[in-house]
Parts: sequence; C-alpha cells; structure tokens
Amino acid sequence: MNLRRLNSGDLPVETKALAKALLGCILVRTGEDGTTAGRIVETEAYLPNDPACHAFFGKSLRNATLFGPPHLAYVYQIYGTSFCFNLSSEPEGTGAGVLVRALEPIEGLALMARRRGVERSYDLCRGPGRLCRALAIDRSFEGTDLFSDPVLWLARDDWAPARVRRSPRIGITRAADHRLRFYLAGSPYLSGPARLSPA
DNA sequence: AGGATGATCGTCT
DNA sequence: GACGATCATCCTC
Repeated sequence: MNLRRLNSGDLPVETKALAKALLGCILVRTGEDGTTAGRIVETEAYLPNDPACHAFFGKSLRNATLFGPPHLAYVYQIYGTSFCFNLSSEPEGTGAGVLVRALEPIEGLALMARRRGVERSYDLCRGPGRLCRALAIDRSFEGTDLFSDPVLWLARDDWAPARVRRSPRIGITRAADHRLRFYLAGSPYLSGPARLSPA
C-alpha cells in the first residue's frame, strides 16, 4: 500500500483547510492485538470564535488542547458512551479544531468488528463514536502528538484525490447553518446525509 | 453538592 | 423518526 507517515509540515494549520486536507488521509492505530486503520472520508471544521466549537467559552480543563499547537489529538467523551477524535488547528493560543466523523475501513477489519460487535464493514467506522470504538481511541490519547506517537498517527498512500463536497454540520444546535462538514463525494462510508447505499 | 448539557449510538416502532 | 442510556465537564449555589 506504500504508506508514508505524515510530518508536521504536511498539513495546513488553518481549520477549514485542515478539514479538507485530512480527507483521503489514513488514520493508523497500532496495538498489542493488531493494527487498525481507515481512510478519512468525512470531517467537520470548528472554527475560532465559532459558537459550536468547544473552545467558544474559553479555555478549560477539557478543551485546553484546542488552544495548543495544531495537529494534536483532542479526544473527549460524549453522552457518557462515545468518544470523539479531533485534531487541534490554528496556531497556539487560538482554540479551534477538526472532528473526524467517518473512516473507510482499510486494515484490521476483523479486529474492528470484534471491538464494535458488528460484522459489516459498512458499519465499522461510520460515525465519530463508532470509529473511536473500532480503533480503540479513548481519553488516553488526549493531547497526543500524531507526528511522533508510536501508536496513533496519520499517513498517506497512493490514493488519488476524490472530489470534496460540503454540507451543514451534524448533530449541533448552535451555528448549525454553516456548511462546515466536508466529505468525499460518493463514499459509501459517510455518517450523514448524502451517503449512498451500502456497498 | 447538585443540576444542566451534549460534535452519539443502538434499539424500537 | 423517536427515545433512552450514561457520565465527564462545567456552572451555580
């Protein structure tokens, strides 16, 4: 597959540009029980001074990573049941980030299925909480440097870029009208509207 | 110490 | 389409 691990210079810092640039990249998670990896097919941008961004009301214990340097893992738990995986964005001092909403499973599908309790590849990583479960991403990765961590990182392969489309973000109440959700046109692995039928 | 909130998921109809 | 689970986090006493 010719994977090349990403370095800090490979990704943009600005939030919307980062959300788009992450599409097509591969998120890799190694572990004792095997490696799981998937191609990012859907992201959402949470901008500086964005009422929907966790950083909007200022720095706190939970969201401090969003104010740190760009491209750190920001992982939080939602509804007591699910984790969400984000990357911080913008220069240090500015609170913003990108949520990864869906992956196309690429490697370790059997392990993902075991962690998720479902079989169909279509269901393994479709949704921010599901992909964290499939890749065993939890709060222990909060603040992780994705360019140096031995367990969780980003990579590219020889995949040819697909067309990027945008829509309103999913599942939020504030600033819900902005089209800050980005996804790969035609991907069967999207978590929200515009997804196609199961392959 | 207690209450409200939520970038979700699985289940049921 | 609707609903409940379930809990970290933050805010207000």
